[in-house]
Amino acid sequence: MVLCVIGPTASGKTALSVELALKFGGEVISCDSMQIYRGMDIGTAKPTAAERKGVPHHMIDVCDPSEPYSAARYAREASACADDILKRGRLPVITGGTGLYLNALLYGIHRAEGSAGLREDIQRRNDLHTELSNLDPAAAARLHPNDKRRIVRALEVYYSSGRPISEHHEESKKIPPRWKTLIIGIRFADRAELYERIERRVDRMLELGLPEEINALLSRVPPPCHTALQAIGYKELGDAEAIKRNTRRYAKRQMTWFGKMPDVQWIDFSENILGEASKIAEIAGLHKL
RNA sequence: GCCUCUGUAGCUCAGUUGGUAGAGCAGAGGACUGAAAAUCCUCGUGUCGUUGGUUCAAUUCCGACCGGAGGCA
Repeated sequence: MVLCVIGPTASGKTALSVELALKFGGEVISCDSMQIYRGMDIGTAKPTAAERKGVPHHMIDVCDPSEPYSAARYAREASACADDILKRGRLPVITGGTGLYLNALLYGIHRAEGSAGLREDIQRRNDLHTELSNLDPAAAARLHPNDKRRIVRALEVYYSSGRPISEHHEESKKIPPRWKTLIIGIRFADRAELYERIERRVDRMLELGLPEEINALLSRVPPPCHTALQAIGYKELGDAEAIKRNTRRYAKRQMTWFGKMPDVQWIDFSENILGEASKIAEIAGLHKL
């Protein structure tokens, strides 16, 4: 059995995960596409040593900001972590913020390597949607003509694997879930409350030295836009209002994604989410230490 | 006190040669299978400052009044 805590950014899932890990003998696996990167601590709200309370954390600081990362690589590495934790008789507690990564980890993802060179080549062409319609009508039908990112990806997969991406997707749907999973979701009855938490958190980040962290990052990673530099909190270059706005929108997208996940045990945010979450965990068969 | 400009969606402003109005931003909803904190899609009724007048019809023209900005005294 694997435990998973999901919720929008600033919902308190990190703290809840640590408490649940302490209670049920677990270790935390971060599922966050930006906490992956070393040197991005304040802006990604990585838990500090004190906040981790001695609980081992995995999948944080595993990649340099100059390197690319991917959902598939995440699924590979994080599932190895989870298996190892289980082998040692402990409970993996996955803290989910990045929906795509979480799906990849829990339900599997297709295997179709891309190639950066090929991608650049494709990006330079025109009428990509038409091109895809001819090669992979099923994929083209699902993608909006303006969604260049996904169209390029689909073409890239087609040319490098010799098969349409829609076939890869069909196959990956048949992959059985890796583990029996209990998913606990934090939601907000009052959206304004979440937004207030976001505001406060961004203000705190700026006080803690986010601008200095950004400068250090930029001087170390030259900006031919790497994934890491797309992170909210960094790309706005210290504009507090912009950071807050982007974070709110991000939180909304997370809520949309998580909202359609199946089998989530939802709890409303309150002072007592730990109590409620623990109750749910025990009912599901987990045992306190 | 006088003169000029101005008052239209939460904000910044278009516009209607008189037939009750539309962009950007903000906001809301959704999609998402190897870049995902990314990328993409959809959504605009508001006493057109208030009040009289002209008119079949006024947010649009005219007057008064009330806000705001600037200028002259």
